[in-house]
Amino acid sequence: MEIYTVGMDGVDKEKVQRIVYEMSKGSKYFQNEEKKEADMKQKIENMRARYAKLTAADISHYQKIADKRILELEATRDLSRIWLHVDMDAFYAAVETLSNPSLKGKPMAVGGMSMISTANYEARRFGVRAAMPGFIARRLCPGLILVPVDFKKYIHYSDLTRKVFQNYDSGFMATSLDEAYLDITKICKERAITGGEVAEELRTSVYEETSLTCSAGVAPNRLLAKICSDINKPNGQFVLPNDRMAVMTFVSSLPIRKIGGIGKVTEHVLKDVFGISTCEEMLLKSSVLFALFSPSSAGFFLSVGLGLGGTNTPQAKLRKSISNERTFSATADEAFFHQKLVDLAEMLSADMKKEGLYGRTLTLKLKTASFEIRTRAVTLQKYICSSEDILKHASKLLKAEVPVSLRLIGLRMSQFNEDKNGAQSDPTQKTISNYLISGDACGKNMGDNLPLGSDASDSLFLIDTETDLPNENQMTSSDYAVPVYCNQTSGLNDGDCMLSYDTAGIEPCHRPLCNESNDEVEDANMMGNKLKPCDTGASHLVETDSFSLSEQFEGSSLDRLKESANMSCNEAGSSANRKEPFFWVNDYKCSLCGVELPLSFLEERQEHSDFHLAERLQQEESVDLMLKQRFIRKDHIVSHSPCKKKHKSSPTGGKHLPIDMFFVKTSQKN
DNA sequence: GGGTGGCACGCGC
DNA sequence: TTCCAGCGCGTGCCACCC
Repeated sequence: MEIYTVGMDGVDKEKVQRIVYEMSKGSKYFQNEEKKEADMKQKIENMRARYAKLTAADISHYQKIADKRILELEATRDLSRIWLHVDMDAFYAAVETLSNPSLKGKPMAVGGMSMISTANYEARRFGVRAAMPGFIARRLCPGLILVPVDFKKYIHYSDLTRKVFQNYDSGFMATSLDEAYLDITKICKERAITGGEVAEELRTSVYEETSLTCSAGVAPNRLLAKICSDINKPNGQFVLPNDRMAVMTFVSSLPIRKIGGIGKVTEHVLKDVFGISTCEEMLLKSSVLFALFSPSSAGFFLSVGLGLGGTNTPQAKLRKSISNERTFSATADEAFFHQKLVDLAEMLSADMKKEGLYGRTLTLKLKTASFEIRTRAVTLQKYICSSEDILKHASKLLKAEVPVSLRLIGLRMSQFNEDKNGAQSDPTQKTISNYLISGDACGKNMGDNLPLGSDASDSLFLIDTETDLPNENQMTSSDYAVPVYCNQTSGLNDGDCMLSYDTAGIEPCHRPLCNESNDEVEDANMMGNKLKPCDTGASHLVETDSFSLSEQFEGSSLDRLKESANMSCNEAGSSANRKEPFFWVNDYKCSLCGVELPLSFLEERQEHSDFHLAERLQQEESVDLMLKQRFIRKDHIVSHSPCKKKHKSSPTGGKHLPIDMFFVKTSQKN
């Protein structure tokens, strides 16, 4: 989403602030905000005290460290790439206006009385913005029309935009429904056109496809491209040339708050303690930043001052946690809490099952009636995913907190089996995806104690050494995972695609469902190795004695993965004796049983494919043992792509099987 | 005393 | 009338172990 101040030019900010203050003051929310502010002031004071204690010798010492780091960072500057950040204008609101043209020109917001997701530009003129409660928005703008959120619509339009993005960068990174990064270096070169021309053309194409406008930023890296896309919003673009001087001039006066990762607290600390307001001042105060922040935080600040940002296509990471939380009217009713826990445990369990996840750390999140956030966690010996197990442990955690008046309960699961390269503490537990990608299903590793999980899952995406093969030095196990913001929306027949969802359940992602149907690959893709959508460059700061900060652009080598996926299809197709393929005929009819499920029935389709998969696994289990003995032949294991993280117990020395080996074995098995 | 993992919390959107 | 979300990740403290 665009920064909420966009479109608020001309707003009577004083009036807005006064109204928001009048409506909030005295409330528990307001009291909690005051408390948070007091905490922040205390932290600022602590930082000031530490700053005051620095001697000239300290400063001199840290200046040397900072100077060295600046040189190192400067050496990493890459001006060879052209990145484009595209951001749809007031996306949800614009989509709602498309489906209901009578809203055009009227102040409206998407959301409810408790919270607004997006406001159109007419509403923004009244000071209405995203993340504002609807009741305050109504006070600011009495004629405000509130439209409930309808994600299906937004997903549909998001998908249309992504088909356009695909034409410019097959490996584009979607960071949310309405934002994406594209590496347009190649297309600029191939067509001998400028980044600005690409942006212009892309925006026109998006409009033609969707009737929606978007804004774009073009720059040598993603951090700058995102800032640029915000400059001429709405329906505009800004190009920052790939030139060091241009970059340095651009960042010299750039307010630090514009940087992804520098939020309200960091901004205050940097301003109030060090007088840093612009990115350039980061460089001027580099010694104190190194003296008082952690090396990673200080390094980040310096990179910001130098206008550096991500230039490579980031590699995919596996999801780290999954959670559900619900807000309700504050209550101390323990029976109500229990029912909430039951609901949340079921939701969490269902989400985990969809993704084939087992976790061992369960975190209970509570928000008290006074808006205080508490988290309580437990790490278990076993990996769990059933709602019963989750509920059992969540109840124990909650029991230690009552009596308490709460307004929110949440459950989060982390420490997944995949995190340990598939080393499960309880090997009797299997996810379907683990089953598929482990030796149990593919015929490899059986009887050789190779852990379940990543090794085999990686093999699904390994590609031949003669292509752009990920190697030991480049990739870790997680790098092989299929990116959730996958871009394979266009160029595929509907019948060849299947929708799946990202971690939040809102990121659609077409995956190729090969005509020859490598169903194992498809289903494994669907249920395992799902990723979070790439963060928008947000970094996180935690202040204790020091801050720390790190850039966390995440993404994937989509091109490579796509090639890999395509190759999987081909390999699968060439394998003899394959089982009957599973796919959606004409995009709505199951090829196996004929049940009709339209594309929009996403969850139902997911469950349906799970059903067929489970059915198949059941059949296969009966012959599993025989197959294990038949297909484990160590002399067949040839490593084409060693993995960075080696499994000591693996007879392959932690090396992955090449993808063709995987399919050969699978086909033999059948 | 150093290394490691668990936990609580900050942060961004 | 309504009265401030939901989700995910990173960081660092601290207890525990060797």
